[in-house]
Amino acid sequence: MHPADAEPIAHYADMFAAMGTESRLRIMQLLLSAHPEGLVVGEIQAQLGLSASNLSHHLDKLKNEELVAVQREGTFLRCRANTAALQRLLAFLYAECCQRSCAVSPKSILKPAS
Amino acid sequence: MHPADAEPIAHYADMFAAMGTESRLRIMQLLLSAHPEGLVVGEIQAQLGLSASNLSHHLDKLKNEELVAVQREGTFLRCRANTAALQRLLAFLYAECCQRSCAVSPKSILKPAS
DNA sequence: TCTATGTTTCCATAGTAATAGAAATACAGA
DNA sequence: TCTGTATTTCTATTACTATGGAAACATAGA
Repeated sequence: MHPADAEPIAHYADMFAAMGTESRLRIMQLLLSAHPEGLVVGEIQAQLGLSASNLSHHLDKLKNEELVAVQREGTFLRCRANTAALQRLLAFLYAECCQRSCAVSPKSILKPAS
Repeated sequence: MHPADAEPIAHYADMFAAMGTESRLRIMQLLLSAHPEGLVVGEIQAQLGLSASNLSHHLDKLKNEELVAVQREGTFLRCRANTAALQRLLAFLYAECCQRSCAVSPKSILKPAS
């Protein structure tokens, strides 16, 4: 779907959209906390209390944007945050805010917001 | 709508959602490039080729999430990127990826992605 | 006050997203 | 092969989002 995107800005927008829901942002947060082991689908479901099918759709979206990678482990499916994609997204945002313009000072992002 | 949000994760999700569209991400990019002067609505419209009403709706969403601030200048409305909000968002993402977990190395976001 | 210009609001529509119950599929173990 | 558990896919529903034309509103200037 996004094979070496010729128009990357749309791809970044899709990544933001993928994290633009409380459920999915919590999934990412959970997977980052559990990184690099990750969590199996059932563990995520237990933590967040989503229905199985709803969670499956959310994971689908995150997989499509390559924010989450999934690997089978017997009858379980283990999910991990894709750190390379997150790094690209963070680098994009950093570049836009701190490099292209000097709108945000690099040091300020190290602090837990004022 | 977001008065000192008691449950901040939902607020961050809303901010990501606000940037989760190519049109709106381009608007932010444009405003960051023009920072701190910003641009008036008509200039944004000319650059992006959106219909006036569509642009107005997008700006509304960005204003709601406090990513854009608007100020009247005669018959024009000048829009600026809200750097404080962007800083908070970037800090949140940085904290999740580089501090809470060590999923992404801080240095790697300085580079234009591999 | 009238006019011109910039911008929003109203209205409508097509498309997409979030949600969930039930059925189907995948795998492990007996 | 049968059974149980994990997860997805199917089907459906409700809600939201992106979009734009037309009308309304705001401001400046004549």
